Amino acid sequence: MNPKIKIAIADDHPLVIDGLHHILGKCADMEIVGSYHDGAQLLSGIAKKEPDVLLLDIQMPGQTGDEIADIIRVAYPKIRMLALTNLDNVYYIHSMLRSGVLGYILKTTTGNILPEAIRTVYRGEEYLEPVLKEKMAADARQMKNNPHSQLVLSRREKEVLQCIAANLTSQQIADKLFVSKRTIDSHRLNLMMKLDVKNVAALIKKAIQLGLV
Amino acid sequence: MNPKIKIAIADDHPLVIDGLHHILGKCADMEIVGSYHDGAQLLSGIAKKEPDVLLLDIQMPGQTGDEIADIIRVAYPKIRMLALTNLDNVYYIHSMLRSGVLGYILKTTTGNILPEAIRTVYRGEEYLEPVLKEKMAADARQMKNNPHSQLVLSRREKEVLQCIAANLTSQQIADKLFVSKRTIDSHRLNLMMKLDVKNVAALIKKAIQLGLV
DNA sequence: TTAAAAATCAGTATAAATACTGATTTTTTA
DNA sequence: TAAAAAATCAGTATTTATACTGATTTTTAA
Repeated sequence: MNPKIKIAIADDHPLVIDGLHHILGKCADMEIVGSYHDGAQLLSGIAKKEPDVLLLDIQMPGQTGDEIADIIRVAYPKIRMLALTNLDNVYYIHSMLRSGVLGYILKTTTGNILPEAIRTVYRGEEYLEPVLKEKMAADARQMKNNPHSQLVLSRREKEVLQCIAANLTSQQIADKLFVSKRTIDSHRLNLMMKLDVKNVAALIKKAIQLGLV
Repeated sequence: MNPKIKIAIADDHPLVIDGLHHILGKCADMEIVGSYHDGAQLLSGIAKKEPDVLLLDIQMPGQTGDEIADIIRVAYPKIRMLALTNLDNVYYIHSMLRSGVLGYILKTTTGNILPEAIRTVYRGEEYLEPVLKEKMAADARQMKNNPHSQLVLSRREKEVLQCIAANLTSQQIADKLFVSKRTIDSHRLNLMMKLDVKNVAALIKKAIQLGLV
C-alpha cells in the first residue's frame, strides 16, 4: 500500500477546517497532518510536518494568499499547493498560479472534486475546476477583442490609480506627484484603455475586482 | 428532558455544512433537520421541517440574505434566525437585524460561540458576537460626527446606485427609469451624503466595501 | 547602444458631475 | 388619518472628467 498523502490546511474558518476533516477523513489515502488559521501559524508550523499537499485559502488575516504562496514555493518547493477559496475572479487565479499554486478550486465545490484535485496536484499535475477553466477561456477570448487592454500597469499608472481610488481629483494628483494635470489625464486615459472602461466608476469597480487597490 | 432544538441550515458551501454537522452533532440538545444551498431550496423545504432555529448565510446564489430573511420573518414568524456569514461590515449587520434576524455571528468564530448563539436566539434573545458589538459601537460613534450620514438607503436609491455602478450616466439612468435627470441628480447627491463621500469614485468604493453592489 | 516603453506636457472642446436653493407629489408608517 | 419619509422635478453655476490630436524627454530593456 502506498503511503498516505499528507495534507496541511490553512484557512481562517474553523467551520471549513472541520468540514475538511470530515470529508478527507473518508479518504483512506489521505491524512491531515496540520491545520492553521493564519499565514504566520502556517509558516512556523509547516516545517516539521512536511506535508505533501497544502490547501490554501486566499483571504486570511495578515498576509495575502499569493504572498504566502510565494514564500512556500521558495522555502518548500516540494509542497504542492492547492488554492481553496471563495474568490472566483480570473485575476486571482492568474495571480495564485503565478505564485506557484498547482490547483485552484472553489469552496462551493461539491462531490468528490476536492479529493480528486488533491490527488491530481499530489501527482504534480495542474488542477482547475471546470467552471474556472471556462471563465479563463472566456476571459482570454475577451482579451483578444481588445488588443489594447493588456493588464500590465506601469508603476506610475498604479500610483495614479491609487490616488484616484483615494478620491483625489486630477489636479490634486498632479500637485501631489509634482507633474502637470495633463500628465495625470494621460495616465487616466491609459488606465481606462488598459482596463477597458469608460469612466471612473467603472475604473474603481474593476480595480477593486482585480484586487489592484 | 427538553426536546432538542431543531436546526435548519442555509449555506452554499458544502464544506461549511459539513463542518456544522460535525460541530452541532456534538451538542446533545440540538439536531439538524435540514440543510439547503440556496434561497429557493430553503423556502420550498422549510415548510414541513418546522425548525426552531435557522442558520442563514448572506451570500448565496439567487436572493440576498436580507431578502430571504424578510420572507422567512413574514411566512414563519416562529423561526428564530441566526446569520452566519463572512461579512463583518456594519451595514450588513444592521440590514439583517432589520430583516428580523435575531443573531449575527461570523464564520471565523471559534470555540463554543456557535452553540451558545443558537441557544440564545432559541430563547428569543438577541446574540451578537463581541467583535461585532465593538464594531457597531465604533460605527455609532463615528455616525454621531456625521448626523446626515445615516446608512439607510431607500429602494430607489439602491436602484440608482446599481445603475451608477453599472457605469450609466445620470442621463442614461433617467431614461432607463423614466424620470428626469434632475431626479437622478438628487438621488446621486443623497447617496453621496448618506455614504459621506464627495464623488463617484468614492461612492463606488464605499458601496463595494459595504457590499451594496 | 539603439529601439521600445514609459512618463511627461499642451491646446481645445464637449460631456458629465457636483453644488446650491427650493419645491410638489406620492408612498409608507405610526 | 396625520405625520414622516421617499420620490419627483427645475434653474443655474462651477468644477471635473473625457475625447482627440500631437509631441518631447526620460527610462528600460534587448
